[in-house]
Amino acid sequence: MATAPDRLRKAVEKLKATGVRMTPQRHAILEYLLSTMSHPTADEIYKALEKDFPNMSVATIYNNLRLFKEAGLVRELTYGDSSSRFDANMSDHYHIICRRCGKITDFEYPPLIEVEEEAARKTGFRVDSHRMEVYGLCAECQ
Amino acid sequence: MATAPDRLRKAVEKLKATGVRMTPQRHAILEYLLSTMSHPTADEIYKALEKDFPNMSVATIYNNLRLFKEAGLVRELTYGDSSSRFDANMSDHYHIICRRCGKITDFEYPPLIEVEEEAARKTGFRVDSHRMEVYGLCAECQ
DNA sequence: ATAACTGCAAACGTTTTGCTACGCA
DNA sequence: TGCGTAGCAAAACGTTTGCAGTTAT
Repeated sequence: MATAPDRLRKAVEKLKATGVRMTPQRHAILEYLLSTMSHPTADEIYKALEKDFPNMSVATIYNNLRLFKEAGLVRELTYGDSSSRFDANMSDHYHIICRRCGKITDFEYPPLIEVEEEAARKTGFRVDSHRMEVYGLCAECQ
Repeated sequence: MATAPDRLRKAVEKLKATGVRMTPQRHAILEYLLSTMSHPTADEIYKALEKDFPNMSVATIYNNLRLFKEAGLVRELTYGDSSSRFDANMSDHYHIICRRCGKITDFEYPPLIEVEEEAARKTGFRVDSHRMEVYGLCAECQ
């Protein structure tokens, strides 16, 4: 398991390799995403970094999130609720979401390759990925 | 396999049992949802029914979709794209989505019960459901 | 008759865009 | 120094809401 600073350094390298520049704001957003397990929304990132960057605009958050997504550093999670969440944990894992408090918890499970294969067989698609989430009530909300 | 008019009749019954009234607009929206495999957005439903109901408002579409959802007649699909899609096929099935043209195709696969069980075991959640989609390129887009 | 519904327009929250000034490389 | 980027505000977008008039039961 790589340490947090280690993952940050690798992410910065990967970003720079795509030709983008490192700005303090960009660095802070990336660092925050890599440090948290909370799958924050754009607005939550905005609020979390407000004290360090009182002048940062939401547009900067969104611009950078798009950039990170394109670089393969974060995943966008679109659940039923109003806003997207962002996950910088790119390892194979799935999410379980509490219907009551909205908490998102990671859990490990072997990738569902056989579902992808069966879907490809039945539909004629060329499959590249899948997504799965489980819903329920977390321990506190039961 | 039930016929389309048959499913419509059953759906109307189920709705009426919840105490709502049947209006021509409501009936048309429901009929359209049950007749198509295309998982339409609210706006697509709006456009499809425009010729029959030139004065129908989008609010009516949204009101009814919420009602249908609460009655368990349709499912709301929230993928990454900007707007929700609605699926009146309530049988156990999963979706495969084309990254290029956005087409959504149903495919059957045994429900992933064991994933739910494992998630519950690992996280302490009480699980009630899950959601899964496969992504790729459809036969035409490859 | 009356409670539920439609249509309309305005409001809402999230995300995107156009632009100017700034600052990293 | 030059191009990419941040900040700002306005716009865009899908969706929800409040209300007045209409309609199914």
